[in-house]
Amino acid sequence: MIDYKIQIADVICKHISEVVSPDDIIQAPSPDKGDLAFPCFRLAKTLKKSPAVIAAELAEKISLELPEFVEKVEPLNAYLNFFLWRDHFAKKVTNEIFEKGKQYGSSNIGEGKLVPIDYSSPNIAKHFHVGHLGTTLIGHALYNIFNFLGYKAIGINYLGDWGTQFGKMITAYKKWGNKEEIDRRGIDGLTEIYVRFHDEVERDPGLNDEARAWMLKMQNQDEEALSLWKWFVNLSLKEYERVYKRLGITFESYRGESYYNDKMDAVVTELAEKNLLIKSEGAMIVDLSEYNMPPCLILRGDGGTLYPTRDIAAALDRKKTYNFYKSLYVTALDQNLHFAQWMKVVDLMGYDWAKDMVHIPYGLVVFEEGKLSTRKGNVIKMEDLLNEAVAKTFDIINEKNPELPDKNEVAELVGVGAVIFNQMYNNRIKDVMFSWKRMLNFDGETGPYVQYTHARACSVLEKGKYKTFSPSLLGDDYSYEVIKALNDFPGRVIEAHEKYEPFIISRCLVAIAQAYNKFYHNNIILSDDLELTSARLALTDCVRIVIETGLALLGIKAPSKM
RNA sequence: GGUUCGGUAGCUCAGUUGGAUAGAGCAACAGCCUUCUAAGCUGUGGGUCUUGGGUUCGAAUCCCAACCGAAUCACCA
Repeated sequence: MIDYKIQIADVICKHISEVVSPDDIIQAPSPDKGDLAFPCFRLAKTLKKSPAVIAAELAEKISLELPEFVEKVEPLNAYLNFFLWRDHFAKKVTNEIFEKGKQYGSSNIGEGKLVPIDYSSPNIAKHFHVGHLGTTLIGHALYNIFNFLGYKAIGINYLGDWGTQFGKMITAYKKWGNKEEIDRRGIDGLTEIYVRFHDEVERDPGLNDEARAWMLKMQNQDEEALSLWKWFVNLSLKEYERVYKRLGITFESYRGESYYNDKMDAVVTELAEKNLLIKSEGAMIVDLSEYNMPPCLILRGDGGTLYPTRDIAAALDRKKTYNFYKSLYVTALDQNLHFAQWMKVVDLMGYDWAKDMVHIPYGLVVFEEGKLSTRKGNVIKMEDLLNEAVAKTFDIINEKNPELPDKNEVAELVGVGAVIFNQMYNNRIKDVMFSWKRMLNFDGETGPYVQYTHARACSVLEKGKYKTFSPSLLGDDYSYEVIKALNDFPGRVIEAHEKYEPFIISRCLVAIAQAYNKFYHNNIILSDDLELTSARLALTDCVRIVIETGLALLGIKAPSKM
């Protein structure tokens, strides 16, 4: 649409002294007012005429030299309404879709630019639960979107694989653990002894000393401590990998917190050399009062390092490894201050690329009962959530389409797709109240609705064949709405990447599905009229292609039957 | 208290960067399957866009103030 706006703006410019930019051309609010419009209010002052008069005069002047894609221009009050030639538009859009196929909407604007994206990052020895939905799914969608636009995205899973909880875990294991049982039960087994540790430590505070001792051993490369730690990590990764596989997610890097363990001294030294480090209340900090922020803690009173120290080390490492164009961090909104602080410190260290690091916050998953806590054991595991969604889908298939082949595979794709779509249906910043009812509702603006539309399109395409078609037969209102929705897609992909908002693509797909379902309901596709059938099949094919492409960007598969 | 984020229909949310009559979905009610997949389509009801100022031809959108809610603010990550 932007190329249309440019040409229309040019034509208007020829007849007035004012500059009219493509941004001044707006979308018409309803079909009876055409497709594009130009409001003339702004010109009233300089031309000293009423906007309505300007609109009328302009309409007359430019009606003789309209671009080829415009059928007519009509003044209405202060607006200049442009009506596009529907067949011209239909031809343009369908041509582009068939030419680019599943690459429709892609581009090379990011060519040669590396963009590491930090997402998912679960804490070892804890379940992968619904709290990880946001970072994992949004991060992965951004990863897909950036790659689609020519960037080289790099998925980084910054595992929480180091810290005091491992001292506790080892202590608990040595006291109450059983190797075979934990091997068998995985994170469930680990969680159990971890919870027990927290129970028992209230009666026996000495346990904390033991935990600290084990942590110290880990830091000193003690063989037993490290092998237990490694065991915990591998056990945890097994569960994570199962989830990632179902979600279709892979990472280029698993450099977790432990990787930076021996790289933090250098950061502390550098901060000291650059005179940024000061001692305060026993700890070493970087003062940020000048920037209206609390100080950034670098070293604890006992010399231990902290989260910001590690993040700075990781940032330096990523710049060195990837020489990134941008570096994205998809983490919860409640970490805003933390990211603002340590990124400011990197800036103060004199690295001008600090501005290229972007924190991408998202709202929390909240429950009626309150916050999640691994320790209290009131988490909803990702695997349970996915299983529940798949089971529900399976029931629906049995009810609606019992003869469907590969029911299990389809239920998996649709159930998982529902969860993914649900997470990315709204603006990231909103908190999401977790509700089984909403999560498992497959009617209306949901993943299954979009997938269903795709399956419908596939089904029609299986029954009817076409070779060539005439776009001029797609001039009816229902077809035209579909064409407009399809035309919107490439711009929405760009917008999603600019705003780091995958939901923009979700909404666009829903709009396409709605338009197509109306088209489907009101137009008979397969008829005796071969010309018309071909045109409608071609449009159906376009819808199939774009939905499949869009869902893929979100990380959702589109089955051809469901 | 400071900072950040939010406040639009009963609920969950969009609102194209300031344009025409503020839109969807869910829930409720009423219709549509001997037609290509009814996970669909159609209709009805539902609004002081938190409040009050300001900016201007024009504000849900921009500015200021207030109110309400969430998160965060020194050795956790």
